[in-house]
Amino acid sequence: MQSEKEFLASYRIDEYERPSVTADIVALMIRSTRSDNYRLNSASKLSVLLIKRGEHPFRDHWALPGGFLVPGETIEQCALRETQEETNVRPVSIMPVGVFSRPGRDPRGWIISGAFVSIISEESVSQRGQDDAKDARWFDVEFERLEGSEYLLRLTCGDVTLNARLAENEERFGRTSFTVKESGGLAFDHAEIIAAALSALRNDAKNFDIIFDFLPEKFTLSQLQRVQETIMNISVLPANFRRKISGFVTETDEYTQGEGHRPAKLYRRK
Amino acid sequence: MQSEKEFLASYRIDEYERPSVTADIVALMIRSTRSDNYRLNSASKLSVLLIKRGEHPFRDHWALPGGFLVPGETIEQCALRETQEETNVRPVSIMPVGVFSRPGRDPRGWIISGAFVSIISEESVSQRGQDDAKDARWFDVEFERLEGSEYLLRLTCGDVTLNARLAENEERFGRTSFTVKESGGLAFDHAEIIAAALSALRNDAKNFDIIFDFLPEKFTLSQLQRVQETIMNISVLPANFRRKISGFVTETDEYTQGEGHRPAKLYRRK
DNA sequence: CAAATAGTGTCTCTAAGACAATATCAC
DNA sequence: GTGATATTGTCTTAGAGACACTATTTG
Repeated sequence: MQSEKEFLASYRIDEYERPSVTADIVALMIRSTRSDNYRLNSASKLSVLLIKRGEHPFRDHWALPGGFLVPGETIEQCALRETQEETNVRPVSIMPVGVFSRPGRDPRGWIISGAFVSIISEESVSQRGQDDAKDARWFDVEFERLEGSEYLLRLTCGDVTLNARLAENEERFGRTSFTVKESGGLAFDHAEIIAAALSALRNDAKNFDIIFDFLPEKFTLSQLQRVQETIMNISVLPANFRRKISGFVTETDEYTQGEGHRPAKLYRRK
Repeated sequence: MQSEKEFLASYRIDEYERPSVTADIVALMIRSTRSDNYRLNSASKLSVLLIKRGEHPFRDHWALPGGFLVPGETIEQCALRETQEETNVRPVSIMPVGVFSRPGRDPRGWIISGAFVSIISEESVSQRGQDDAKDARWFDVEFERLEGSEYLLRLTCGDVTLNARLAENEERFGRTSFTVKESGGLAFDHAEIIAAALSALRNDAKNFDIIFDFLPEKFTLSQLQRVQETIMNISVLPANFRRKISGFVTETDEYTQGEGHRPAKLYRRK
């Protein structure tokens, strides 16, 4: 009878064919867009980081940042590493979206991807700036339901607009999965991944699970409300938002200044 | 300049080292345990399917069913296939739990696992019966929080009891991740996977997302209530449960019979 | 009839949404 | 003062939990 040591010594893992494994990152940020009216609070837009591919396949198409899992790291570490390489920022939090493994999703061969949402605060991006050598751009995100069970994902950056159309597959466990009808110029199945990520994000924003991670440590309740509204694509009355969020935050002694209207107290996550 | 075709022809995917990928299955069933009192409704217990390993590593330890991802299938298909191979039952639904990729989790080498919960109705198992050649057994599940942030996972089958202790890592996005303190005789990191699966299950049972899948097509509201209570380890008043669930079910014309008490109307999932 | 579950009605309390009213700043 | 946001309070309504009560079956 074989001992465990002998077994492992003779075990040949290469008997089975193996896939390559990547982590793909849906790096999201909420950008404020200042208006010309000094009194108005800045509006917000959800942005996603895309990279223009310089290589085949999908050369010159836009793709999510990501990279191969290497030995000795977890897939979460890989996602963090890739995010950091692309943005120079260590994200506040990363959230798993799912495993994408449909055969043929990558023309290079058998490649499956673990997808993550990386949430990045605008503050940190402007501090660190990103490596401009790469053709990486933040795209404004619009994601809305059309007639039937179709969705439109529109990504805009300057004069570049990517219009992807997706069909909703099923909604279970609070997550929705999609099928790409038209990629709109996005590489691989990345439209599908982004749609799944946004759907997961909306689901978790309901319980304030992630909205804090888009903001710096101290924030006003209006900022927080705007983050939630931007993600969920809804609007709520400030009075009611305050009450709902009150259990999740603690006051500080500090206030905003010079906003052209009544100063707001800064809060911290509880 | 290379064309895409040329690029793909010369692309060599084996340049990078690749992990083996498995799907591990937390197959769950709710078993009714009839009592001696003919009047009493049967109680329920949550059970998980474990397999006694006949091979190194972890020979004679209990492990989750699972197997290697093969080319041409998605990881969900792999999970379905493995469940069916082990139980003879095609599960009503499978729910992703997460990717487990900690280096060293498998002594055979670099193996990462996508874990799924497969929900199986007792009815289907008793109909099809499972292949008894394999040493596969359904273990009763107890999972409870102890002092501090420690959890006890106790799996029982006849006179075999596996006691695993885990520490809660973090609770985010409605899911909790765990670290194994004591495996209690479970192979690999499977105690961690089972704990994560149960935590995910409890989270989704809140919105009645999965409780139907444990039952046959037609069921009484008491059965449904017992399923939720078994999963969540709570108890609610029948009157209130009925009201909460009323929007999710539709009546049939049928009733139970011969239960030693008032017959119950059968319902269907809406 | 007794034991057990099935099913209904009602009270209270909490939380969410709508909305009115007041507070405070920069200009 | 004006225009904007910040902040508080109150009314109404929907839903959850507690509990009392009725209905229906089998042995």
